[in-house]
Amino acid sequence: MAKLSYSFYERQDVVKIARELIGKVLVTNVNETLTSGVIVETEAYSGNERGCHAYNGMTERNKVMFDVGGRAYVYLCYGIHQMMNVVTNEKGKADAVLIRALKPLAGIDRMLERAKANSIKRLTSGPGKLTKALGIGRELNGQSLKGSDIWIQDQGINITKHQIVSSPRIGIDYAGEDALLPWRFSLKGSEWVSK
DNA sequence: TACGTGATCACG
DNA sequence: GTGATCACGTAA
Repeated sequence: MAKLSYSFYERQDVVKIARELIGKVLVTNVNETLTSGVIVETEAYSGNERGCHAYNGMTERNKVMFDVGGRAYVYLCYGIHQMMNVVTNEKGKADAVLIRALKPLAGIDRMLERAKANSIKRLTSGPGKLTKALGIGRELNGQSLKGSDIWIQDQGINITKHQIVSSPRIGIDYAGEDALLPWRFSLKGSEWVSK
């Protein structure tokens, strides 16, 4: 299966990309171990709305979001959890898609080990948990998604629009009315989504 | 519902 | 330098 191309990520419509990422496979190859999962939940963030880290301009943390699409934006949240985002749009346009939940696919034993868990149920059902299971840390911040450490590939399964549910994004009450935007997408009926 | 946890950011 | 804040997760 081929890695998604830069032309996929460089498009302008981050909301559309967030929807299209449902059903794709996120793969990491860290410490010579391949782990992956099917993306079942995402959220779109755009530089010109209050929910986005880049709303107030470029900083040391968010500068990767301003780069060209097709890179990983990984940051630490609440001092504990690493969050994995996909940078989209052209250089200078700070858009990104947060990966919120996966259905475990390859390297499940290693994922359980990393998360110190003994069941795959809820192993990757949240943005902070899936990064732990896949070994994603801030050392991957800024990495190309066409490289050999982390990428997204198509599994050849077509997800139709009516299989996807949209709702407001989680945990961004500070964003005022932008918190109401229905920019969270998930696979309908999936047992692998967060909470 | 409460709080751990530490980098980050907007102030001086 | 400093202090408030935070795109979560878990326990209770």
